[in-house]
Amino acid sequence: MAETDVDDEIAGLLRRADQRYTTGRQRVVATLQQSDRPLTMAQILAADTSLSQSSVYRNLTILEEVGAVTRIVTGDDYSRYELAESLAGHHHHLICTGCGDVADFSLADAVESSLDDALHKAAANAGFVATGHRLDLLGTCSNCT
Amino acid sequence: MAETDVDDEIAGLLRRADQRYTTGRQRVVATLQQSDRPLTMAQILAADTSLSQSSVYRNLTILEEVGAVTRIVTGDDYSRYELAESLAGHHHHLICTGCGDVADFSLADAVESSLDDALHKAAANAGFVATGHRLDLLGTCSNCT
DNA sequence: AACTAATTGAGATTGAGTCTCACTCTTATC
DNA sequence: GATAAGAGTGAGACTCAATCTCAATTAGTT
Repeated sequence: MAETDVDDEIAGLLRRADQRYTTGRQRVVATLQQSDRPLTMAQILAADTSLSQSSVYRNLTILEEVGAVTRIVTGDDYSRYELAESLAGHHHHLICTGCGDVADFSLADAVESSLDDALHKAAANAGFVATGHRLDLLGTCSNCT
Repeated sequence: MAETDVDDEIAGLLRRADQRYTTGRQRVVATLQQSDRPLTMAQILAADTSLSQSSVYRNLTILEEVGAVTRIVTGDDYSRYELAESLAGHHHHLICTGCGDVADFSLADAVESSLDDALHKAAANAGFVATGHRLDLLGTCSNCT
């Protein structure tokens, strides 16, 4: 999705929730958009020093509520944030157990859809209403080998 | 795996790491073993009131280091702990986005192995050495519907 | 039994994330 | 284009899961 389309889409998501697309929120979105991987709070603040921590946390929460941003919790000490799948496309995460870094990757459509089938069956079995899945590959990145 | 076998296995894992299988550690393991789902610290302490928080945290860390226990971070406020896959078998988690509860489930072997193939290829592409994967199904449990 | 080292537990500490509140910026109204 | 009403901001206080400290206890060794 082109950068301006993402912006329009997010503007709409916010408007529908009676929220404004303020400069601060645009800057957070732009920072996430310019990255090829999920970012920690420290990384967002470092990438745009005009932002203040409490506002970024607040705005990320709002952006998550309206479906524009996803929070990723990997198990190291920091949450990470990225644009939601509806904007960035469905993908998964490579998580380095050495340094905690996270990179994106995708699976072949065939694998993805057979997985989806299997998951829906499993969910139904357990009396769950499935809304999505989360697949992470754990390993060691080239820096940490 | 039978309960006593798991105990023996864990005793061996600890011994190899020059750690003792103390009564406190045995009680933590027993508590995890008696549950059909990962437990939070609060749940562990409630299930066995003879345990003290700081020791349980410390022992879970050691048990995780020797490969007997896995820590699960779902995104709600609490970490959860369960026996490692080598002891409890490979499985996945149903995570309720309403109440945060976590249940276990398994996939058909065929799905699991085609997934494994695809993941190893994706890892190689990214210069990652894959050590495992983590697949969670997100949804709403029957209590929260 | 005495010695040595590992483990325990109660409480102190840490720090990512949340909350507060006075101030600033938007938007709407006249 | 002033003014009022409400939304958003930012600096710092606060929360609480998780970690650390250290004196007391327990287990292994000679």
